[in-house]
Amino acid sequence: MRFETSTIKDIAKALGLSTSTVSRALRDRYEISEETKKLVLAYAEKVNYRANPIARSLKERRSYSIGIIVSEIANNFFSQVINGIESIAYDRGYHVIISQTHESYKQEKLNVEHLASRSIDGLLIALSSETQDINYLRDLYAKGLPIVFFDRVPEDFATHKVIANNFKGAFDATEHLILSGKRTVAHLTNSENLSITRERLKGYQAALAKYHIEFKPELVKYCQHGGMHSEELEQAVKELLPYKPDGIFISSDRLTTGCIMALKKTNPEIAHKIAIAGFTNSNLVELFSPSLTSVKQPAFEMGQVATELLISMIEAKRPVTEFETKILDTELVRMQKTLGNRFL
Amino acid sequence: MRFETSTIKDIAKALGLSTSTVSRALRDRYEISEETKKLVLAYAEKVNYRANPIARSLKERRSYSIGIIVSEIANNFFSQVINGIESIAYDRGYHVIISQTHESYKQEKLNVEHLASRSIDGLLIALSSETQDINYLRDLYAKGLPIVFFDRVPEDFATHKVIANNFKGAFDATEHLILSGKRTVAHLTNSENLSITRERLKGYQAALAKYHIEFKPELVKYCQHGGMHSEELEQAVKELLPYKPDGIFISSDRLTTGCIMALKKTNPEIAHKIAIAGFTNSNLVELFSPSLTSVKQPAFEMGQVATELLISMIEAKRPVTEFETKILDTELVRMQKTLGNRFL
DNA sequence: AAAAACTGTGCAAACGTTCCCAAAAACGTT
DNA sequence: AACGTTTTTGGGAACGTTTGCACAGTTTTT
Repeated sequence: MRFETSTIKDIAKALGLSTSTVSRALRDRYEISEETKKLVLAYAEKVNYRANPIARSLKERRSYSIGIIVSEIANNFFSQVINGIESIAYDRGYHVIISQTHESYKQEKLNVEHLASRSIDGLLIALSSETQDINYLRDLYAKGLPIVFFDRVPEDFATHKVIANNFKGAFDATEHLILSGKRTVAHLTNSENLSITRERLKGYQAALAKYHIEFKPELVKYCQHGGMHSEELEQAVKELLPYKPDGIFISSDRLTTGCIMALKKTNPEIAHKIAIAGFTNSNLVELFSPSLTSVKQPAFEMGQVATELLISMIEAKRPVTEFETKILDTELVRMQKTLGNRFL
Repeated sequence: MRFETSTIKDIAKALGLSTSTVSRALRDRYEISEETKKLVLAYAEKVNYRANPIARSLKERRSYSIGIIVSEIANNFFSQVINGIESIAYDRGYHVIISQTHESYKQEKLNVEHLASRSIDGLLIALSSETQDINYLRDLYAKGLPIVFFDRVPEDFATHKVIANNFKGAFDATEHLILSGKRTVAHLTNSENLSITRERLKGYQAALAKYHIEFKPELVKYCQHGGMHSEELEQAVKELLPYKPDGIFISSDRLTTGCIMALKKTNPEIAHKIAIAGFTNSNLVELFSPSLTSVKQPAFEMGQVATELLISMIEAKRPVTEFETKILDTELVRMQKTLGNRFL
């Protein structure tokens, strides 16, 4: 069951021209006379000719598509980033191919290599929480595959990167908790492998320091799998509770919702006493509670910026050697106490 | 900036064989001696040979990729379906390309045609809420593109379809509201264009009938854009409130969360008096309220089943003429009253 | 011992493009 | 009228595969 479309050859034959002429006419090359162009274009329109992108890719050795690697699309932050990516990519004539790692290094490597073999022209990637070894990316990069990192970026990789101002976002969220009277502010966070984890930890520490609150390492809990497994979260929450935190600063979308669920499940009686401030791009959290404050990342914009940088690399005539790391501001969304949480 | 990989030709030259022999050895054809196979395989491994899928696609006139059209990936139902699709597709050697319509017909048509020109081998699609004219799909189907519909399916299109038991899901949810004492149960739903809208309406009506409650058309509100615009939802809620509903059955993920937000925003004082039961695959809703009951669709499974059907069509030697419509059961998840809603 | 069958390999065409190079047509200049 | 330019077109190779066919060498059959 194959379906057939008309090709350049068909048009050439029908019009008594050569394939080269037809090809050039379709691509609007200057060498072709207006007359012939019109003829070809009209006929192409008539038979509903669509260029075969596969053949074109083979010939030109590029696919006009860019690969995206995220941990999960079912994550508001990432799906917003993807929307930003698409908004730019499609305008510039690129197609996007999305792959999910589900926070697994193995899956990440597999997906990247799969994409690379599909001859993507460039790669946009946010590393998985498991990833430590990025040599496979270095290899591809060295072979000429343009790569732009976003959100979760490696430190020692000379290419463009786009991140949120994680330090400030974390600082603001933590400060907010402190200013609302919390003194024992715990920190629930992602794998230590991630750049965002390190940066947000620093912001948390800086806020504590500003208010002369001692930093206690035991109040920081890491989740290696970024909260993909609920046991992981429940365990973290369980270990945190003995210290009687009155506030928790949480460093990711998935962890924020996961933590609330874990609290609800394991310790419903004290859950409402703990104020939470966390990174999240979900607008649903507004529904949770008056004490949940969120740090929103400019996800859509991040996708746009990253894509523009990537396309500039792809289309550069000479190898790019000057790289930038764009840092975008986050926004702290405080919940209004007044609305209450039991509006239902 | 292009990057080079070794090809069959390179291997052939290095080993003093012909490209045909190398190709056959790599594909493990019977004609090739074990000895040569080993030789080729070893060398291919050594130079890290990756077959060029583009060339293969061109030659075989298929791309080993399937297109997916959903309204939004930032929707738990669809992202779970996609995970289901991927789980099967990758196993069977297919790649997936995801496109979003954002509930726009124009976008849907554009995306489908784009995918078709990228020579996808088959299409999995859930129609946008705006879609009424599916002739463009008929054309592609007639040209030989295998299509399987899921979730939002057209009535008069002879191909495989996979849907949830929307009637029963709606019936159960509505009955649940009635059994918990609600007598004025409104229905907030999607565009009338959609199959799910019609089926769920019937389930709602049947439940009312079972308990001898009169069906009132004014208690049913349609959202043409599936809740993509918040004004749309706020308007619907506003129109519903004068009838003083004590329960609302909501027919989709996005509408459920959107409705709660609209209630919170416009009428926080009465919001908590209204019980809600809705179709949603978000596990976050568990956090909302004790009175929110959800109908969960077997999204992951739906993706799997649809993909298996699609691949069977793609790989069929002769045109398929017998089609099935698989109906999967939904699950009603009642909230436990005990946990309360202000656990935070 | 010749014919038949089988094994393993190579040649070459094809998939639908793009593009280098050359050829033809049109035009202008002397 | 002969030549040089410019404009327009065509021939054909190439991109990296797969595969039908042919062919050589080996084995089996009669």
